[in-house]
Amino acid sequence: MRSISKSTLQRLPIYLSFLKQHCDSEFVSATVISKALSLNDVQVRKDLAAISSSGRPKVGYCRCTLILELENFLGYNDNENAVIIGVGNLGTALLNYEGFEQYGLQVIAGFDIDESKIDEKRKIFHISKLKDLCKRLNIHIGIITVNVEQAQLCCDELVDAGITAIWNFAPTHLNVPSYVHVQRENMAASLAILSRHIKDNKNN
Amino acid sequence: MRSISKSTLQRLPIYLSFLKQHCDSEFVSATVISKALSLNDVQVRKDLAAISSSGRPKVGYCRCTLILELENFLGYNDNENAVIIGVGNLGTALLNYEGFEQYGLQVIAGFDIDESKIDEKRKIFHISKLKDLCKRLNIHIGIITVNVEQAQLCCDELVDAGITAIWNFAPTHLNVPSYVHVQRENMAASLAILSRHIKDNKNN
DNA sequence: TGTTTATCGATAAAAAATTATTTATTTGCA
DNA sequence: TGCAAATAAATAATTTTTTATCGATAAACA
Repeated sequence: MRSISKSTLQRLPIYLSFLKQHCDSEFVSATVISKALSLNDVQVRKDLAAISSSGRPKVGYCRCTLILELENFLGYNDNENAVIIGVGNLGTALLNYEGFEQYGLQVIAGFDIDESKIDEKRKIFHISKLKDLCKRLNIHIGIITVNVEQAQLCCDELVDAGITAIWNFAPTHLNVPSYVHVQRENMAASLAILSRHIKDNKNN
Repeated sequence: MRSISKSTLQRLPIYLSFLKQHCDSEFVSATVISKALSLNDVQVRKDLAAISSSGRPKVGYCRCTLILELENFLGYNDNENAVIIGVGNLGTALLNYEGFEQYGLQVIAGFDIDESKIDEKRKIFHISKLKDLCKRLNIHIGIITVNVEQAQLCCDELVDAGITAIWNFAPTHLNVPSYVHVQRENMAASLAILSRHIKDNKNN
């Protein structure tokens, strides 16, 4: 069960959301899932084998059990706290967005350099308070929503504050110590893929 | 040059942002880029070969040329218009966010079912006006920021309105005709990877 | 009870992506 | 001019990921 591949890990939340939305049947087979999601059935089975052992021939997987196993594996049940650096447009949205809670992520504070943005009632603090708060509340996840120019600086602050996992919305590479994991939310890449599709459509 | 791989396509914006930030030298080699971004140098060279032919032995690539080639390839120079469905927290942020313009994406209108959210001055319209507007302005890209329950419905509306590329922020699978491309912004997956990293850290 | 069928799980094959190696080219310099 | 160094480009090897195949198992049903 050790070392699950990144591609598998990315598909697990998709399975989970499918299972939650299609609550009618008690048992679900990999075949059904794969068809609904336009994937290969062996792939689904393999992915699920990595986190579950409740599959039964001819029957499939017990939906409820599978949901629980997925949620546990994905950490939706053990709540993690996170902080955001950069309370601009995107940062504010993420700070107020309640959708992450269902994934076990609680964004508990935002930080910014800009004094005018600080509003402690709304949990927005000056960046000078970052380290103290992270240490005190034992926070491991930091979200970067500043611009490209400030991203590395903020990243260093986060690392200094004891953060070990960074969710980076700035379209840039970050240098971090090897024990820190950086997850790039690569919106530029998504856009690139989209616009490529449009272009290809036009040329064919 | 035909058929560039998805993984390559995802790395191109990273190269571009690196090149733009490090403007000092006239020429850049794949070796330099790979080291700065912690990638394999052959991989960088291969990726760049797909979109450029300006690499010269002993010299590298002309930075400016490469930037232009990347921008052109990624479509940053031909502006595309897009609409958003779902003007909640995230939708509003994206609607107001100006950062996408640099990627050639102009979000020109938001749509919602909720009458109370409609504010035509702020370019937020009722969903009933979607099709007309898309057809009139020849819009190809739609962004979905509604919740899971409504996502497929909105998706169908977009397809009906002539959209051929969908950027889906709802954590769910969408069924579309084969000519429509869906790009899932898989935040749940990112979170899964992050929280897995935290978990692994704790267990080791 | 035996047969059929759907499905899992394991193994094998194929395809794709990454990394290593070799070759050729260009520049700088003795 | 000739040699050394840096690097792109081509090719080969390796690894990873995806897809296909096959055997085993459990349920349904005659």
